[in-house]
Amino acid sequence: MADSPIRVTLPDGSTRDYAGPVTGTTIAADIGPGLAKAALAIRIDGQLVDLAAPIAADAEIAIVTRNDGDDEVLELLRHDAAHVMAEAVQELYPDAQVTFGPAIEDGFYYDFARDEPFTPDDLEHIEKRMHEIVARDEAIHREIWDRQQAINFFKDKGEHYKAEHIETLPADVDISIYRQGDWLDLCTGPHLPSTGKLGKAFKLTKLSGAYWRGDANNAQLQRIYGTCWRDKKELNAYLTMIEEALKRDHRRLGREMSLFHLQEEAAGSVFWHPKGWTIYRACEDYMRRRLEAADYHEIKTPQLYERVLWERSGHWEKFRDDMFVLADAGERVLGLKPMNCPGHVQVFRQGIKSYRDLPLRFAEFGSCMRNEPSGALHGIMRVRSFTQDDAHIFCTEDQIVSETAAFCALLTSVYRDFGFDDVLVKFSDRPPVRAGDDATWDRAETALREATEAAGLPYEMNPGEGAFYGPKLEFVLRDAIGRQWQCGTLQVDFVLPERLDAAYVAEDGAKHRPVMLHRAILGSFERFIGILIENYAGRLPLWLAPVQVVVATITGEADAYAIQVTEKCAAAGLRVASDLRNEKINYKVREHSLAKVPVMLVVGGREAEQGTVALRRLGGKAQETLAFDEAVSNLTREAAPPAST
RNA sequence: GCCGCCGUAGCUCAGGGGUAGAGCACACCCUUGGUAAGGGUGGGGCCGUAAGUUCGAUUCUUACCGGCGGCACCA
Repeated sequence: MADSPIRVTLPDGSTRDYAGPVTGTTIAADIGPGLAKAALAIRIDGQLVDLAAPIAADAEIAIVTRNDGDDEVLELLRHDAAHVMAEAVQELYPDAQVTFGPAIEDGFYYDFARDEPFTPDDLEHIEKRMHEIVARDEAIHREIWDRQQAINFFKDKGEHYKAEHIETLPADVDISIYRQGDWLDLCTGPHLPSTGKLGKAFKLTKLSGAYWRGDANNAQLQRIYGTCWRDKKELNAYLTMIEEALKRDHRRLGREMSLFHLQEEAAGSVFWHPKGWTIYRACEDYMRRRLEAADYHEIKTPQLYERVLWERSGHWEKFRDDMFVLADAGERVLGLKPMNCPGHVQVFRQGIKSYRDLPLRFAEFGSCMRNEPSGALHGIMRVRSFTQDDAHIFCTEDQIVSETAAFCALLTSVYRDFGFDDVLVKFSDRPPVRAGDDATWDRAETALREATEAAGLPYEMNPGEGAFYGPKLEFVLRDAIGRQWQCGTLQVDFVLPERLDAAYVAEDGAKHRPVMLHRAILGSFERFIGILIENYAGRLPLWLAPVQVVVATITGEADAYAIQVTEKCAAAGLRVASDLRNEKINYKVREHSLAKVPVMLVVGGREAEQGTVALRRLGGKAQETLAFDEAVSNLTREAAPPAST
């Protein structure tokens, strides 16, 4: 049977005809030796596959080279880097078993099973061997194996994880094996034509533990992370970016700007210093204003509750291990609150509530304690005692939609005031372990979905990630360097009002259960302030800056005048400090710049004489000379927090 | 919690079986200087905690505590 002719269409619209099945390798060679050399893979009807994959029918194709801008090329390179790393590891450490090794954002990793731990020195050896494997330019081939043959092969080799993996693959998938040199791995591909095409722009970055199949009950593997790019320039840009991110680390800035500290006797709790606490209060004051304007009622509920309450709410069963529990002098067992909702229900339950009271919104800057696992602690971002900008909205089922829409509007407006314009919403539906029956979950999920759509925010699904009592929305913001932070949340809860017996009298005169909406915008103040610090690299906007203005003198002659200016600023409500030290102005400018003070008012003999100030902005080169009254009133206006009028 | 690494002055870090060093910061003195480091002098450490090995431990071993990077967790 003769092959039927094949026509391929190139991205520029031109076509090429072949007598029979053909591969990207051939086509690239036909087009030119330069392309043949640069070709990494081929896109056939939009799908990225091996260059050597047969084209058996007419198709639109594109030969893919490393300079094609799209992310799939990077993914291809990174996945290959993972394979080259695995080959290097197994050459150097034959006792290491391979498991999984995917491309990830910015790089790749590979998980190995090996009794002996890898050391940082090992990374250097592995990286060196990787470069050798690239230099060997081993051809990479794809093979389809018989399933049982593959299982036996890997078992014989002592590669138990691979064998187990194949056994769990669906029966209808091809068992594709990629071979490079003497090494091979089970993989779906696609891959480069040879290891030489990987290039040199990769680097192994870190070593860590990881569980087999991501489950903490399974064996722990050793993961090696690396980064990989198209070329050295991109690699260096990435490494520079990492250094920059390190510089804006809130833990470092918190110390340098003396905002807060942490110490081991209080692991997981923050010691706020005056400057840090000023930021905190600015956030809290702002939130209080926003909540009041949105018809929330602020309350304060206890820290300690008896065990029975946690049993009734369901927290005892699910979160007891993560709670701080203590015994009082008698028989009672008390738990420090890990969340505020049971307390809010107690407030709701006082007196008889009518449908006319709904929606009733209780807000609390609630201090919570959770015994987070030691490995989870991270600066002030993940701590054991923290304060949520928490609120619970008690409403009817009919009110879910309007309350959700109002909340979404409030949240986006708050984020914008803090400088975050980019918000992503994730919709998390029922988790495998949950309270409440399926019919209730159906109702809650339907209501929330409707509400989300009504709010008009784009959202994506996050299946199985809901809270144990209800579905939730998670609000993710994007910071100045593109990182995503989940801060806000809105959770629909039909369960807790039932468990804690919250009720209102409806129009029909009968008692009904309210729905509870749990919601937070910032999440926790501690974490949110950490995010703010990193987002702004410490250079907070004027309204949040702990010290907004420093009045610095050039000579001692200006001291009296500087004090006058400082007092005027303070009287206008600005957070101001004066620097009358016997230091040169260069020194003062440098020091306050490093302290990230947004505005300096420099005064010398001239200014004192003329009643002016030289206003200098953080990071700015020029100064502006203004009458000091004018400077103060301008700054006062500029420093006003959003929504403060 | 798990794996790996780390813990020396306020900070960043060097050192190394015989009880320690640098830079910055700090204090004092000189300098009154016009927008990112003026000069000099000086003080400062139970080398994370506890046990073990040793004539002797900050250095080697072990355990614990804490930190860092991940993993797992995140109501």
